[in-house]
Amino acid sequence: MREIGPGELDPYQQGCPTRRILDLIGGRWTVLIVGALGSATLRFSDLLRRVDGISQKMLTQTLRALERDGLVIRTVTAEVPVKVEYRLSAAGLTLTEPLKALELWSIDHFAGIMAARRDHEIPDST
Amino acid sequence: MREIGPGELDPYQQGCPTRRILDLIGGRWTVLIVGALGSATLRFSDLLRRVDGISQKMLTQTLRALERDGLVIRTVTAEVPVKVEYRLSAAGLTLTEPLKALELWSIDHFAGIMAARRDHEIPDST
DNA sequence: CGGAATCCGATTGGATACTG
DNA sequence: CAGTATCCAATCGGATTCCG
Repeated sequence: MREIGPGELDPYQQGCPTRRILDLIGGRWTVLIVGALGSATLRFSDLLRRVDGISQKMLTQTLRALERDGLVIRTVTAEVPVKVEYRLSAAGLTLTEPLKALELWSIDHFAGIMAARRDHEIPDST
Repeated sequence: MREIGPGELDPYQQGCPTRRILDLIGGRWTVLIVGALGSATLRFSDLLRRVDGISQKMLTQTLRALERDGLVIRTVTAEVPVKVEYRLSAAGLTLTEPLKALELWSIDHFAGIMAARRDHEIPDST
């Protein structure tokens, strides 16, 4: 994939908004983390538990990216054991709507897709 | 990532519909291909041109996956140079709606995100 | 508690060459 | 035209260890 400069912005191809946002939420974890946060405020360890299967590395990495892009707000409270909380920003909160639509679609079409996948090729039915 | 059997379906964790669908449309190309197709019928070479930057390998691979899952229909016409056309199935067509919502969100928030990313750390302002 | 750092296997995906 | 096949570099991402 070509590198695209900061000021550059192709008409409607490589560097179009959709493409760049797709790179942002492209990871398997981003969407799940945003969904887990919703309108709640969660600690690092909470997220680690709620987003089942994520490693601490990926959680950190994804949260950092979301924070950098202004979708997640990180708050550190300097207590004895450090307390770090994450919540969606106003912008991040707006993202939950289209994602919710996608989630509903997934639930609606899950069975159909799995059926299509199963039927796609019955290895050998003589 | 653990493997999940066909009949298995965790309550709301690893194997939930959203998770599996995310794996499906997770690739950077799936969404773009579905968007390129829309309600149109396109040939392989058309798609190769419209989805800017995709390699022929990834186009084939992604189309195969979409076909397997019943979202895309592949039609072969045995002419002298073979003609292969792709279009969205009824199910595939329903996917364009939530994706469109996501696209609108991207356009709306693109500038803001890029700004946040830029401001996130001014390397050194003395 | 909330990470950072390192190691390293698995997967992704482009480039290229060949085929019916 | 519409692929298939192979090679290989880069990235992803889990496991583990260490730190303030």
